[in-house]
Amino acid sequence: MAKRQADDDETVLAKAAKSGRITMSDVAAAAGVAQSTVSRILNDAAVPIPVSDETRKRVQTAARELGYRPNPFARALRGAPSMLLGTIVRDITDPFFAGAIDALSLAFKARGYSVVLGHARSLEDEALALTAVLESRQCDAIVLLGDFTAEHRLLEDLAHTNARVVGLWYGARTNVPFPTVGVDNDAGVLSALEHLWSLGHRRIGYIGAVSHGDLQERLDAYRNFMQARLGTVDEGLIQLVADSLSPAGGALAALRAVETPPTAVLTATDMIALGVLHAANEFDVSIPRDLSVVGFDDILMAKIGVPALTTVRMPISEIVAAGVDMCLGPNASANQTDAPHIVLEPSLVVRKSSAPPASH
Amino acid sequence: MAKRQADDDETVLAKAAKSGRITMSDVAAAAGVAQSTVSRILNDAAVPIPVSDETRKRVQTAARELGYRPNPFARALRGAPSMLLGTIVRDITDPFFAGAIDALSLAFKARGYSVVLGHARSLEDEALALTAVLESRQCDAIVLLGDFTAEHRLLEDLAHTNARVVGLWYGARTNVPFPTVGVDNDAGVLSALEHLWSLGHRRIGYIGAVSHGDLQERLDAYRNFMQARLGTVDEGLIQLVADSLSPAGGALAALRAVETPPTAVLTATDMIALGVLHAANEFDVSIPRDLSVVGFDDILMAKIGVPALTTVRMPISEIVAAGVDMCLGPNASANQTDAPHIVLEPSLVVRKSSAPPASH
DNA sequence: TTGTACGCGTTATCAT
DNA sequence: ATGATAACGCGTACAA
Repeated sequence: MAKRQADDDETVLAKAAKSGRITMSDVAAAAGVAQSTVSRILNDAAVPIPVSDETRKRVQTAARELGYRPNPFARALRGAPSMLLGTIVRDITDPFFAGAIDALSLAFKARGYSVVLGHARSLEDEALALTAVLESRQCDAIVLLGDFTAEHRLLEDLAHTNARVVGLWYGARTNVPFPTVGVDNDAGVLSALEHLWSLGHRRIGYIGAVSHGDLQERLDAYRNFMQARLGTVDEGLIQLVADSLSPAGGALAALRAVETPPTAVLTATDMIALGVLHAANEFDVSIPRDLSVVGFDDILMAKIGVPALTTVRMPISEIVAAGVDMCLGPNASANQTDAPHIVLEPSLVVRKSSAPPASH
Repeated sequence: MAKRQADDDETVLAKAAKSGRITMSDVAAAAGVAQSTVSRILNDAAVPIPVSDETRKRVQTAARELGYRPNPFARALRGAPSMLLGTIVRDITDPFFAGAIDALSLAFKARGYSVVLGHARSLEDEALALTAVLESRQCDAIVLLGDFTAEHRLLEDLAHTNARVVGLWYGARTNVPFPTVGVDNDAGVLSALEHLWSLGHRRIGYIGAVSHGDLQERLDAYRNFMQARLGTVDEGLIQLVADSLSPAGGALAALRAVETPPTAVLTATDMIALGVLHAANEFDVSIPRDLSVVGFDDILMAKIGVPALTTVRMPISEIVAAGVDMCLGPNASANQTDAPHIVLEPSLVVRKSSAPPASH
C-alpha cells in the first residue's frame, strides 16, 4: 500500500513536471482518496462537512506538494462566479482614467477579482469592446468608466447581458437603466467659479470638450453661474476642443482674441488645463499673472503643472468604493428601473495657477 | 414536426428571456438536430466536414435568432486557449506604462485576446499579482511591462507557469530566462547627450531613479558618455529620486547647489523631466534659457510640457509588435535558455526644452 | 467519514 | 451527412 502510493506520487510528479497541470484527481490519487474528498477538504466545505482529521492532513500536504491549482474554468462551468470584472473605458491613455482604473483594479483585486480591460476607443470599436468583454468573456460585472450614453450600440448590448452593469463617473443628472456613481459637477464648477470670482475675476472663460455626461454638465453649470452673476452669458467666452487630449492652443488663442479677453478660464478637465498652460507659455502669457487657470479632476500631473494647477478634486476612493459595493453588494437589483444614482461631492484644491487678476 | 419545432422554439426563447444563457443544446433543439451537429457547423469545422447545406442554414439561423454565444469556460476546459493575456505592470498610473498598456491591449485585442490587468504596485503585492493573474486565471501568455528582475518571488512563480512569459521594456543588457523586447538605452542616451553637447553644453547633469533594468542602463550610459568626453564623471551632477513619479524638486535644487551648476540635465524618464520643469518654474529658473532639459520616453504629455519637452522617443509600436509575435508566434521556444532579446532603436525628438547654454 | 455518480457546455471520436 | 457518447475538472447530492 505504502509502496503503491509512493508509485502514484512519482507518476503524478512526473506528469506535473511534464505538462504542468495538476488536477484534483491527481491529488486524490497521491493521497489515496477519492476526488470528491479532495474537493470537500480543499474547499473547506461550509457547515455540513463531517471533517476527517488524518485524511485532511494527507490531502492537504499532497495538494501542496504537487502544487495543485484549482481550474477556474471548471469552477466557472459549474456555475461559480468567474471572478472577472470587465471594464470599459474610452482611453486608458487619459491620465484621469488611468488613475480611475488603478483605483478600481486595486479595490476589486482586494476582493479576489481580476480586471479585464475593454477599451472603447473609437466608435468603430464599440462592437469590439462588447465582443471582447461580454460575449467572449463572462464577467460577473461590468464597469463603465465615463459616460457612454452616446454609444447606443454598446448600451444595447449591455442591456442583453446578465452581468451586473455599473457606471462610474456618470453625470449627476444621468438617466440610464443601471446604477451609477458620479460627482456633483454643479457643485464642483460652482466652487471653482466662486474661487475665481472671489479673487476678483469677472471675465471668466470656459474651455470644454464636445461630449455628453460629466462634461456637458460642467458646461451647463458654467453657463448657469455666469447667468446668475452677470445676468448674461457671453458665448464668445466658451470654447470647445474635440476631447480632453486635444491641444488647447486654438481655444486659448480664440479667447484672447475677443474684445475684452477673460482674466481667468475654467476648463472641463485637467488635461485641457495643462494644454492651456502649455499654450499660454507659447503665447507668452504668464500664469497666473495674465490669466488664471482652473482645471477639473485633480489628476496626478496637476500638482506638477507649470505652475501647479488649481483644480477640483474627484473623490476617487469614495466613487470606487461605491462602485465596488454596487457590483458586489447584496442589493441584487434585478429590476434596473429603480437603479440608484449616487452623487458624491468634489472639493476645490487651490494651487498656483489661480490668482487675482492683474488689475487688482 | 413543424409544430413541435415551433414549440421548441418558444420554449427556448422563454428560457433565453428568463435566465439569459443559450447553449448549443438549445440551438440544437430549436433546429431539430443533434448538439454535436451544431458544434460542427458553428465552428466551421476545418477540412474533414461533410457539410450539409440545408441543415447548416437551419442551425445558423437558429443560433442567430436565439443569440447563441459560445461558453468560453467550456471551451477552455476542453483545452482551447483561454484567449486571456495577463499583464504585469508596476503602476498604470505612470503615463508611460498607461501608453504601453494601451498599445499592447489594442494589439492583442485585434487578435481576439482579452487583457487582464495584474498590477505589482508594491512589493507586498507581488504574491497577490501572481495569485490573481497566474494561479487563479489561466492566461495563455503573460507580459511583463518593465523590468522585474528585482522581484525574485514573482520571477520564481513565473518560472513555474506553463504560460508563455515575455518581458517588454527590459534593458538591452538584460539576462532573464524568457524572451524580452527592449530599447537601446545606450543609443538613446547617446543621442540625447550628443544633442546637448553639440548645443554647447559641457556641464550636463543627470536625474534618475533608483531602479534596475532600463533606468540603470541609462545612468550607465550617461556615465560612459561623460567619461569618454571629459575624461571624468562628476558624481555631484548625478541625482536620484525614488521613482518616476517622485517630485524632482529636491534633485534639481541639489544640482543647482554645486559649485558650477550644470547648464543642462538629462532625466531617466519624461515624468522626472516634467517634475524638473515644474520645480524649475518654482525656483524661477527659465527653461531652456537657464537650463536645458531632456527627457526619455516621449509620453503623451511631453509635447504639452511647459515648455514642450525634448526627449527620446520609444518605438512603442515596434516593441508591442515584437511582443505580440513572441507571445503568439509559432516559435514555441520550449527551452527558454535561448530566449531571444530583441533591442530596438529609440529616436531623439527635439522640442523646446533644450537650447544652447546662456553663455553662447 | 468517505466513495460513486452526475452534470455544467464544449469538442472530438466513434458509430450509424 | 448526422447522431450518440466520452472526456475536460470541478462541486455536490446520494449511497455506503
